[in-house]
Amino acid sequence: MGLRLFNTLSRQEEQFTPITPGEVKLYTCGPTVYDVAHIGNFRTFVFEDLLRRYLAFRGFEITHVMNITDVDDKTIRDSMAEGTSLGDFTSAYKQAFFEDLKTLNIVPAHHYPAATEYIQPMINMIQKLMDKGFAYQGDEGDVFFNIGQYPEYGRLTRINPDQMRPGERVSSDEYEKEGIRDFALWKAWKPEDGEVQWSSPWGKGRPGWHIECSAMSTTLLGNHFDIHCGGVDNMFPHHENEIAQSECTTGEPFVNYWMHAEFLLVDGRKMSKSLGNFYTLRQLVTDGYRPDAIRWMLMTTHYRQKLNFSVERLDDAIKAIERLRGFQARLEEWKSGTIGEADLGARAIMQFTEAMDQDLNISGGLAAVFELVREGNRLLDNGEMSHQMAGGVLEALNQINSVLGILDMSVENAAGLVDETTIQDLIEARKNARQALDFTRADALRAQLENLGIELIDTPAGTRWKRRNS
RNA sequence: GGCGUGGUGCCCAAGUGGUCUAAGGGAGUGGUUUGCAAAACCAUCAUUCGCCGGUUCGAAUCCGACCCACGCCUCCA
Repeated sequence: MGLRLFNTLSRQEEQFTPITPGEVKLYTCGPTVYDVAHIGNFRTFVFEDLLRRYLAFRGFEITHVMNITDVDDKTIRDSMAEGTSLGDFTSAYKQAFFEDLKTLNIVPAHHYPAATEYIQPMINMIQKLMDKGFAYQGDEGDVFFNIGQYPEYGRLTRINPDQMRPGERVSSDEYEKEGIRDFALWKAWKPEDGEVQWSSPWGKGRPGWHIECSAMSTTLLGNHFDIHCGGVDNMFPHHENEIAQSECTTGEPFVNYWMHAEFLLVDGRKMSKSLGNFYTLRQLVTDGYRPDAIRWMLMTTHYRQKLNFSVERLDDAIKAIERLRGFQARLEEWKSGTIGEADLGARAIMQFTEAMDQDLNISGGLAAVFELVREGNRLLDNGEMSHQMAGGVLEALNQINSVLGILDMSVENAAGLVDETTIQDLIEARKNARQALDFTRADALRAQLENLGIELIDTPAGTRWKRRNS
């Protein structure tokens, strides 16, 4: 069968066939660094991470590019309001973004091109579009793409430009456009842009938003590449415009597979500052929620399904994760040096793959994992698992985790950690008390650890401990 | 006005014509195990898939109407 992915272009699942066998060129739309990214942004980035990891699991060689939009209306507006330079302003948020990616255990892209570093390729592209007659300069200096010259416009979103209702808001540049849906490739400098400007054949100014993704993706991945991802809200107009610009510039097909992550909702509604249902990753972590639980929650609802976020659901996530961790710990204790055969593990991997091959059916994939957990625990309980087999099952579990990226995450909160020596000392004291059958003292020590946020699990092999779920 | 998505047990969530009297996780209930506990295991937990009608030998899955919720058409992931 092989991997099948839902392609927005065809609106159906398709067999995934890369342009170059065994290699995948992947482009994912990144953040605009004018603020700290919110949990909805990370829904998309976590989906892209799952895709990236699964492609790797399936043996593909991947080149992954994620752009950083560090010049646009908002970054200019807010940096000016703060009185800082655009560069200083955006680099702070850029850094915060990378920290957040790390918190969520997202595998870094191979390239993070920033828009301001690709001005020249963008200008080259716009020049080509001018030369070919796909673009024109308006009376006020802005350069626009003329969608009337591109009959295929609307192919991705199946929108007929003639039927579109123009937005309520009419910006000043509407007057110089030839077509209402034409979009800006280059924006002429205005006083409110301050010092932000680059010179171009069309006068000083800055690039439009859409052109950056076209220029950066084709520069780093080639004119024609495999997969382009983003949030559903980027389908129109952003991705539609990217296709138009890119294909008109290069004369080649742009992207084979378009994949879009659905929205994250909060209380059934789109997250917005005005509704007060706005979450950022760092705030949640500061409030004591575990990053692995947040990743789990963002990841385990299928990416084309709207996801209703709530902090209550994070508790469910922790339970599920702890079940996996508990199983992993048992296997670690029981395994021997040599890894034996493990049909159980092989079967789980097969079922996991079978599910994930169907457009990343994560629910099906997890069902396979939990079936492995139940069966494995049963064998361990009944003493029917050999040490070698435990090693094999553990190996399979870890392989699956290379896709999930959960079990290798830290579960510790930033706040008030008790150091391990103290914990070990108390556990040792309790062990001695138990051996002396002094259960009163043993229970007192358990309670003491409990107060420190430590839970104990007695096993035949000794006492395991873990920090209490936050 | 145009385009689009979803409604499955108490909660989350797969499944898109027969193997579904519906996977998996959480919660609940009963039991095994345990010094106690936790974890783990076993059993139980939707004759039913928003509502109505139709197609079919057969539908959660296809078609039509309706109800409800949500999104895009504004440089929002």
